[in-house]
Amino acid sequence: MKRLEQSINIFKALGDKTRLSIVYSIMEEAKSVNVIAHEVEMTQSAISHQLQILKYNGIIKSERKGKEVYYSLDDDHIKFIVQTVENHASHKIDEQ
Amino acid sequence: MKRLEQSINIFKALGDKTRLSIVYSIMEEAKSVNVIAHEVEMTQSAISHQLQILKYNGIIKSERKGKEVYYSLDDDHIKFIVQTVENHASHKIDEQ
DNA sequence: AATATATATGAAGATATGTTCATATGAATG
DNA sequence: CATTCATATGAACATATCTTCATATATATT
Repeated sequence: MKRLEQSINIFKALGDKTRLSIVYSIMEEAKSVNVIAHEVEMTQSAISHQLQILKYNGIIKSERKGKEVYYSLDDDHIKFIVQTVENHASHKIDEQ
Repeated sequence: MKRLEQSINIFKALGDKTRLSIVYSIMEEAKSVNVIAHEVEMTQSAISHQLQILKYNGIIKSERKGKEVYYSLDDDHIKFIVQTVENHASHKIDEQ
């Protein structure tokens, strides 16, 4: 896969309300699917579908612990990317 | 608009092949619509539509010079964001 | 082994998004 | 002021995306 396409996939993966909310939810600590679903206020199924997309695109990773599967950010780059965009968003809002 | 939504809009705006190609095309210098369309190899109409989306979301700005309209990045944050994601994409590719 | 709990997944429907086509608008020039 | 060049825009179509619903899979417990 080309780097442009890889970048597009990262932007696309984070450019959705449910998925970006998931990322914020697990930014500091790994959480199980049901916990995420409760925090983000979406159904378990919807969250699970979006978790697969995030995982497939290298944004998050998963680890099973007994009955539960814990999801967390794939690495700290993701956190940095999200925070960088958030900073820019803040600037734009403050300009108004 | 909330900051989460503003962030989503930035990610969404950059998560498209045509739009991210446009951003790369005008990363170093402002360019007219036709020049961009030629470089990105898309029709003038398609490019113009996507330029409006990028502008509406605060990614780029425009300046008319005679008959032509020149587009450039809104500010250096955008370049930094794109490069940060590109770096992460590179890491992921190199891991494989 | 049967049951309960947690998560994943396929299909379908609804909505969003991107491109094309035709045409409109705006600016320069003869 | 009519024409040309550059850009913008609306409508329509095709495709992509997201959620829901039903159900499958996986693990733990009794």
